[in-house]
Amino acid sequence: MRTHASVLHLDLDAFFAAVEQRDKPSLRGRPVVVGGVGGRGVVATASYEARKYGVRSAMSTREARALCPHAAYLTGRFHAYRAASEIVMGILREHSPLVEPLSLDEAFVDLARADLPDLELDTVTGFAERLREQVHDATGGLTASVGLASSKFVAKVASDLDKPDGLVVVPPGTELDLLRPMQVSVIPGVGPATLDRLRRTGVRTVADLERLSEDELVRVLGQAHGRGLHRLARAQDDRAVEPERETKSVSVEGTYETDVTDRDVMAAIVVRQASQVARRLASNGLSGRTVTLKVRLYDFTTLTRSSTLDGPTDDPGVIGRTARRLLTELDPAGGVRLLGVGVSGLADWVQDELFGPDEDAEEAPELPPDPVGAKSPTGYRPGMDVEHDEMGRGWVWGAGRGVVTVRFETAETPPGPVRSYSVDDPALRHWEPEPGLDKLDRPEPTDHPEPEEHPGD
DNA sequence: TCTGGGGTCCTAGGACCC
DNA sequence: TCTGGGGTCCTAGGACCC
Repeated sequence: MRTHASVLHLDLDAFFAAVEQRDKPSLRGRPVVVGGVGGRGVVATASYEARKYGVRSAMSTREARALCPHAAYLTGRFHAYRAASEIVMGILREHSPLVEPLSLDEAFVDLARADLPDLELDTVTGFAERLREQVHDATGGLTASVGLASSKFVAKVASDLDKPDGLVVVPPGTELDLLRPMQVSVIPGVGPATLDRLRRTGVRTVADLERLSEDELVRVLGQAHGRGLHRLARAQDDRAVEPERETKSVSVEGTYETDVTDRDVMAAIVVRQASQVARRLASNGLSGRTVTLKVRLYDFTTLTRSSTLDGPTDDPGVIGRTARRLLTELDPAGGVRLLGVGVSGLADWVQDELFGPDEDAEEAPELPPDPVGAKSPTGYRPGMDVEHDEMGRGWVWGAGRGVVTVRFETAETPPGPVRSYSVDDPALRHWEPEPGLDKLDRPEPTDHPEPEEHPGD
């Protein structure tokens, strides 16, 4: 246990939605939902305006639309999120070498290694306030909530207490006063299943949990989880902030709008996913020995089959053939809603390198065609940026049945006009701004997108 | 027309080895 | 002749997180 509140947890508020509102002035002050917009999509982030209507992360988009039909439903623009995240992580690293990102929008910082005169409450509090301002200014207005405490656990709990745009400092020694009255579900690692088991043993609050012995918890939850919760219930957490965490697995998966029943289509999907995994392995200088195929049946039961090779590989052919063989071991009669391919057992070398460095390293091989997307009529998704001659920059508001609705942004008149186009209108060539590129410095338009079906909004 | 995608960690059983 | 133990690897599934 640390003696000072030297662990900082920073969490960007409604991150994906906030980036969209920053980049598209007409969305400011309005409900925005970022996530899957298709029939099987779920909400990744809802803006605070959308949360007022009950829209939450992980909720199905269908349910969100029922609660808040007038929200803007957008697919993610991950270039933009990654760019904003890199700015924030860069700021954190300016202050301490010990920064542990948990995701694009969250990180721990160990202030014991920061450029501070001491770790007294006033000092760290002032630092956190300046940090929040710095993040706000450098990202074009994104807000962050921050928690400061003597451990990762309490810092994370604290950052959640005054969202959005808040700062909560937990003075050392007061941790249990804060935690005891709270629901056990505030503890990271207590999800629906654990909550259910704890409820059945009469535990609702952290104070209730604190009364259970370690043996009892281990009996109910198993060794690791039981011991872990026994400690966290007492605010005992001396886990270090770990700046370098190595990748353990790389995977690609997809859920299809309608269940896939054709084995040949399944095989084609899996081979394409294997190539995508191989590409990501290679671009990170990784290779792995265990190939895992994941299948989710029409009724949501999930199956995995894995196979461990003699040596690590990043070869799309090897991974693809292995995954396809694993597919033959399964009986996906009735159809599958999801297919996925992953590689684990990673090494940071490839077997070929035993024979010396590859002189003429090849280009990443072409991806096999997408057997699903190729069948449907439009590739436009809400949120996608599009070209247009006279209207300026625009983004897709709704798409489907051959018609794409575009909302335009102009500096003078946000919210801008809305126009509809037919899908083959050349003005619609879509583009995605590169990280760090101003949206007005347009890259060459990409090819006309692969078609895909979309219900219009 | 309920239920994403990319991860991490844990458990439990069987094989295999000493 | 009754079936020890421990350690490691592999596989499948499940819980959880953002």
